[in-house]
Amino acid sequence: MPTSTVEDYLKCIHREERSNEGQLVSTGKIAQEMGVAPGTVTAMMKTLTESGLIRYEPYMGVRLTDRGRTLAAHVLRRHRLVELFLVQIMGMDWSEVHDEAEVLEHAVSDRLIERMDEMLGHPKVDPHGDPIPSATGALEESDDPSLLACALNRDLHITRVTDQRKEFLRLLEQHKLMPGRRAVVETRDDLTETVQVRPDGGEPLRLGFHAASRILVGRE
Amino acid sequence: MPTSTVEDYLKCIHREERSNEGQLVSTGKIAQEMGVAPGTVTAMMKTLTESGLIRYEPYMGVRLTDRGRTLAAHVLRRHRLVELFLVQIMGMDWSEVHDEAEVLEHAVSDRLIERMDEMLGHPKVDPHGDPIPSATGALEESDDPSLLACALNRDLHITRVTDQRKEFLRLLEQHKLMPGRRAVVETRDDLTETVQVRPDGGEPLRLGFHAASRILVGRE
DNA sequence: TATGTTTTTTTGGGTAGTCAAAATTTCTAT
DNA sequence: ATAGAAATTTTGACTACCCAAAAAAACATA
Repeated sequence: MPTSTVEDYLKCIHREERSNEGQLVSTGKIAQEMGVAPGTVTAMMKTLTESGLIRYEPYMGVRLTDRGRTLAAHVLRRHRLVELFLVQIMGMDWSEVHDEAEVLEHAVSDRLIERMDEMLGHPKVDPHGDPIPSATGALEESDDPSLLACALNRDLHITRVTDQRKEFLRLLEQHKLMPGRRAVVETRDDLTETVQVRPDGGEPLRLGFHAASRILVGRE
Repeated sequence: MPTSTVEDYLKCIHREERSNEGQLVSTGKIAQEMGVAPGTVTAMMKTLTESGLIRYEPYMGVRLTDRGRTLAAHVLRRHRLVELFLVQIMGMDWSEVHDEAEVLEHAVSDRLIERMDEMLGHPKVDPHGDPIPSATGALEESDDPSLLACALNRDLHITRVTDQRKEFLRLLEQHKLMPGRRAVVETRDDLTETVQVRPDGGEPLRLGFHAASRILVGRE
């Protein structure tokens, strides 16, 4: 049985692999993301390799094996179902559930997680719009454009926010800029590197390019 | 911040202290209850002493300090609220929630636990009738008699079952012998060391003295 | 009270995860 | 093409657990 530390490393590699288009993930990047020393990662990569969860080329980086990817997807499933459960059933705020789920994802049993899934009506996405992997570990990522990449002055609906910082999420909530809501990008300024967003029913907001790229939208 | 291992040791000492009428708890007993080697306990007792959670007399035994007792009570509160939550809100069976709570008690945040408490209407006891300590750590144990110690042929109501073995709990459920239900003890036989119990609406059942002593009742 | 049994503590050793700093490899630029 | 910078791995050491077995203390009984 994998430890919760192992599960965290797998989640991290999984995430970086995605934001990398399948390139190898460097140990340095993992160290940075996990907040540990580089040497710690090298050691861990060896044990993950021995467990058959990753493929590791020294000095090059790592990639998940099928087993590693499936395991990561299961952790992600637990994380995201817990997040949705906390918002939907427990009435918690979408800005506070990430940290809670970060711990609970290692503690809830399969029985309990499937009970939650049932109770929530087998949901497809969590409160941030992140897709929930199936019980078998299948995960379908959408390739929605972000507020940075979409057309101007079109009616958009927000599908996903890929940033878990509490303060950022609270700000978005205040501006009614959350998954399920609608908005229009009015301007994109390459000099100041900002976009001007007008949420449906919320105060307009100016976002830096990087922040804007973390809010994904689907056209109709 | 105490580790979950430390929390488990404190819970154990707390429990043994109670079943001991405040005597010192021996390291051997702790080893047996925790399922670890005796030397492991001795080592842990030293670190608990250094953290100010217990008082430790070598070769004599240990007792909780006030801080240790408060911490143990908080863990117990988390455990029991989680158990009740799993039964009441998640619809799980009272025989399966103990193991789940054993893990979750170390993972749920204070915020979440207070949310559960609210949702459940500030309950006083968990599904097994065990009292739930207050948020401040106060714990009031009842001194109800057991099926072994109570009068014969009196109408009783079950208040508590102090045995967490799944199979035992399932058996009691089948016989409708759970907290909140009624029953009568018809005979107590000192030769076979059994009592004959007739639950209200359930099949009669013959229990060994030890098993009977774990089912507590309140007279009207 | 002396001996043998039981209980407890000590000792030496193991795993998982971590860090700091030294050593090594790879990358980058001129 | 090679020096210097950057990234990575290695090494030695630490904490929190755990065990087995030796040593010590406490207890029980003849």
